[in-house]
Amino acid sequence: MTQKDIIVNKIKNGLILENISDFNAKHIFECGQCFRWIKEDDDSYTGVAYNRVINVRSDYENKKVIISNTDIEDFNNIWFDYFDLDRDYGSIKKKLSLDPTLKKAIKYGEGIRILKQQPWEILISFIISANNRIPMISKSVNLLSELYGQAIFYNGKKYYSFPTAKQLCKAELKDIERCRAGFRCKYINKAVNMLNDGEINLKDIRNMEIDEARAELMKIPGVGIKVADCILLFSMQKYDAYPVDVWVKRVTEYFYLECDTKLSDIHDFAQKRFGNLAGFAQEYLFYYARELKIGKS
DNA sequence: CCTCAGGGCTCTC
DNA sequence: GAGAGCCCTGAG
Repeated sequence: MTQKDIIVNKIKNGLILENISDFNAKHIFECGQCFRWIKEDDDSYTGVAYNRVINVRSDYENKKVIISNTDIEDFNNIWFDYFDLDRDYGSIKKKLSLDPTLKKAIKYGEGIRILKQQPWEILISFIISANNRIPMISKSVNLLSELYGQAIFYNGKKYYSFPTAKQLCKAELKDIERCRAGFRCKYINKAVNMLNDGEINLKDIRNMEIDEARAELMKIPGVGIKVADCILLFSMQKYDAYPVDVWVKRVTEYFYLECDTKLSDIHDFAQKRFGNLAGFAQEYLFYYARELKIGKS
């Protein structure tokens, strides 16, 4: 199960991973793929995933990661996959670095890994993300969890699991509106009902080819091409997806194309240039563009 | 194909 | 204290 070169050792209330490459907590949790990880004063990150709360601290130079509030069993069953530890990011970065722009972007976000998150949570989170800001998205996702998820205690603090579709189907539209997601609440409500009615099955979608999967996801209200691509990339392992948000549009146009390029042309370009690594390229570019505010006049 | 409204909140003027 | 804009979608 565990990748050969990573050494896993037990410590008090957690694990220490040694000889681990391409893992930087800041890069992973702040590259826009997740909304439930909070930076602590000591630069570690605490987050909720798979009904658990863990704290993650990374030391990139010394190739070490400390995961607190977990054990070997959960590491093997959950976190190894969640952090995509079986993947050789070194070789991905090497291939993408042949492109000089990507080389710069990768230097900036060298410790990014694409988390394998749960499709249901990602679907709702990215419906909320439409025309919204990251702090607001986090706020709404946390409110939904507080209102309909389950409490989990860690270090004297209360956290909440992301509610299941069953837990959320008890909520009516006016209840969902309490998460302050505005006009997106009606989409969440509809999505919940479609899943509970079996009109949409995320497991089936995950097993489809990317184009069919995307078309299926876009049947859900509030899911357009960008949100669908985020769901495909962040929770369904479709690594050729290239979600184009304002930042990726800006950065792609700035380095490779001209202003006001059509969305379909940006997708075509990404497919040609990055192929089945498009999703990884997108993350490095997004992080780079947003941190340095590239392309923003 | 194009344009525009749309929660709520924050940043800018 | 108004106005723009936000990891965008859907209606026209």
